[in-house]
Amino acid sequence: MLAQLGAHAAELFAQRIARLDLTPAQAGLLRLLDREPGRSQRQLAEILGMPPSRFVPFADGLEARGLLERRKNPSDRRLYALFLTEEGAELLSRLRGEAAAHEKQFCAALAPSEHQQLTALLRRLAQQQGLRPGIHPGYRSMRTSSTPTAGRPAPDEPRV
Amino acid sequence: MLAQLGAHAAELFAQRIARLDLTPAQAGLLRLLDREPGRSQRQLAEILGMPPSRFVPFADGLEARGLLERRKNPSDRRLYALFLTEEGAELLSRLRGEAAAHEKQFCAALAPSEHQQLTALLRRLAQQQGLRPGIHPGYRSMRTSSTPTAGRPAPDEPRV
DNA sequence: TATTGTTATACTCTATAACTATA
DNA sequence: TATAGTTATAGAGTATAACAATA
Repeated sequence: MLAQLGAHAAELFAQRIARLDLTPAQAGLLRLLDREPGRSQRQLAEILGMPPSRFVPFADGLEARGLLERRKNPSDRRLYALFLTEEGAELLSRLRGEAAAHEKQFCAALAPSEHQQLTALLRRLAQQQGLRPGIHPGYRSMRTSSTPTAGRPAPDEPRV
Repeated sequence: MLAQLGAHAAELFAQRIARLDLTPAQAGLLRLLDREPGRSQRQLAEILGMPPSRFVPFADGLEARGLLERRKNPSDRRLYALFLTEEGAELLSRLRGEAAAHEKQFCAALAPSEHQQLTALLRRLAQQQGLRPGIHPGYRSMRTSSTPTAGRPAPDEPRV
């Protein structure tokens, strides 16, 4: 049930941030760049659990939109250091607003005290499982572009 | 966090049932056949949210292993009715044992009363979200064969 | 020689759409 | 003509491995 709910919450969140033209993976990278600015692409790719060859076009898309910036490291010119641009930081702030709204809506059935209870229980589980506070679900196989792959079959398919 | 934990739980569960040579999607179909025996392939595919063309080889694999059975409907010979075989029912029972063990291990950090609390809260959320008690995370894009796609990079990649 | 970023290739997987049999 | 099951094909997406530049 936890897995089912988690997948459902992730799906709703993906729909919500699609209005910002972002995928969950892109949102994760923005957050990561905010927490750990100046990392190399290699490091970021490893943190996200994706091969470097996939990270390159992934970052390309966000760079082309002016959300992140590649700066050459002068002491080791093989390395790029990645940073959020001002525009990227702005989008991240809007993203956080959406995340808060998402959580509020998703937990609307719970009283505030229950919401706190749930959060505390989940946090304990996450700690025991050794999960980092950052978000690392399954970035190894997550959509890195928001292109709907041409005619998609409507977001709300009959599922019974 | 819920999404992250859910994905993690699903991953651990997938590793666990890989010992039974089952993927989460296959496990879901076995459970579904147990709850709703005799449905047509079309119906099952729709319930799982996958296109019929994908369902066919998906069911083929389980049929070849003798876990499910296709029976022709005599009144409408276009239709198949799918049932668990005895062997399939046996495997499902072992699967349920694994699921229980998985939940126990995953929630080991919680006292029994907390475990109950968590379950109750999640159930409330699931009801409000209109999720069916059956398991429907994201079968539309889930591994339907347990072939590891040749050399996989080790199940526990560095993820930081 | 080792490492970073990048590109190319080969491969897997998927959905769309055709096809056959039955209604 | 419409529907169930099946198969074929074309396209997207991925990882592996090669590559150039720098250390």
